[in-house]
Amino acid sequence: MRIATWNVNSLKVRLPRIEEWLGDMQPDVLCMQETKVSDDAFPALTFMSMGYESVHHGQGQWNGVAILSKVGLDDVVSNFAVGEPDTDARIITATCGGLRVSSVYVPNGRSLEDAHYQYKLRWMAQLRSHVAALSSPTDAVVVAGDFNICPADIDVYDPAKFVGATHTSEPERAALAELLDWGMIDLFRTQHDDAKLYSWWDYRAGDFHQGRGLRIDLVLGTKSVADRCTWSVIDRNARKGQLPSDHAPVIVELD
DNA sequence: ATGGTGGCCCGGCCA
Repeated sequence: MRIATWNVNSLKVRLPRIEEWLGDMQPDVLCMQETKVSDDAFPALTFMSMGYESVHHGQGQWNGVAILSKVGLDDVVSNFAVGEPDTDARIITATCGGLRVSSVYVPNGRSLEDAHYQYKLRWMAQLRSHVAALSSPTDAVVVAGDFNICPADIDVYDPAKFVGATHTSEPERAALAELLDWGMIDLFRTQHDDAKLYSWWDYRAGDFHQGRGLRIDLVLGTKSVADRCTWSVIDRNARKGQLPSDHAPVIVELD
């Protein structure tokens, strides 16, 4: 089974690229983030014509998450399963091919002093509660999406530039570690111990072509999932060419 | 170099 996650940064603008990419890569499951469309405007028929069932949790011009699947799409949970619902559309969960899959768009945080940063930390805690409420560490669980957190300095093109900034701060990494401690494993990193490879590059200042990126898009899996994982890639080709998203898809293959 | 680009939808906000 092939599972992918991709922050598409506007489904409206990106749909031609997404269709092309789905045809090329043929993932069984695709988690998307930042669709930036309402549920009414979600192009479910386009995906259906390509063999995918789909579910979407959107709010219009900002945020929005979706799951596409060729291997079943059941027991859908929009938003958090426990606690206060998020007013932003940032998480949707479904069972696909025996996996409990969540597509997540973690808040950016903006800056360490911003209220949005505290929202990000609370959001990560609620994500752990959500996963723990719906599943156990011995289940086959996948949490995939844009975490807006670099797990370690190896995931940052220049860690010195991010001292005092979001995405690399200790509290953010601790919040991610809480989720890993519950029983999740960073599948790309288990396949590539020391690779300096990134999934996001700022549109500005030629960052992509200069190699100034971050690895913030993650596919996390419980141990039974990690044991099935045979390879993982970040498809940086999808960041090239006409009208690319600022994120590249991350793909994992499971036996 | 505190800039730059690209999405929202048409004036700034968000990333």
